[in-house]
Amino acid sequence: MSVEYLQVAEDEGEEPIELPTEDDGTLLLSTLSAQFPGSSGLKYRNPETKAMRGVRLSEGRLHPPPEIGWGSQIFYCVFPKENKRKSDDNLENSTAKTKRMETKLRCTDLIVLGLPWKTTEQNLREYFETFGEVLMAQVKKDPKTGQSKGFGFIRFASYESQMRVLAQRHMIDGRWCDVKVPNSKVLMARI
DNA sequence: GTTGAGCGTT
Repeated sequence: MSVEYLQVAEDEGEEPIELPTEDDGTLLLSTLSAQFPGSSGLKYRNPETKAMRGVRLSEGRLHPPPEIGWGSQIFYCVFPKENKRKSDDNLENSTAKTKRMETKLRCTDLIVLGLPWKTTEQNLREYFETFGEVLMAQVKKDPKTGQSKGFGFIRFASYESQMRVLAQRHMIDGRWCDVKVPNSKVLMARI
């Protein structure tokens, strides 16, 4: 059997990368984020209306547009809003803003709620590495049985990754999980 | 071998 590919670029004008689809014709979100860390979906330009169209995402799988399929056209990554401000970031020079960044840019441990019982620390790390360098990943377990308690903690090297992760929900091993700043760190993080 | 809101033995 032959694997089908579709062309994906980070944005218009960028070099596309060919990504393999699954047997059912869908593209796994994990395949997408492996090449484009933090990407949360796909869009493409409708040749008729010139407008951008979103690609359907369901259960971690991106579905080809019903009318045209993946075809040979180029699809573009969609990022959670924070990420889309490349130009803004170059404009900051005020000391006030810099000062504020210093206090906000510190990474904290993040709690991951709702993990499947089967998810291991290895799985957790692999999932979140698509967002950036992971310094720590742990799954809380029963010390005697080793059974997962269904939640864990992660820590990123960069605050940018942390913000992207906090901005969306996460499909991990088939379950939607929430990432939050843990209560024990909330006071510290909000100062 | 089960469960599904929550808050981390070191």
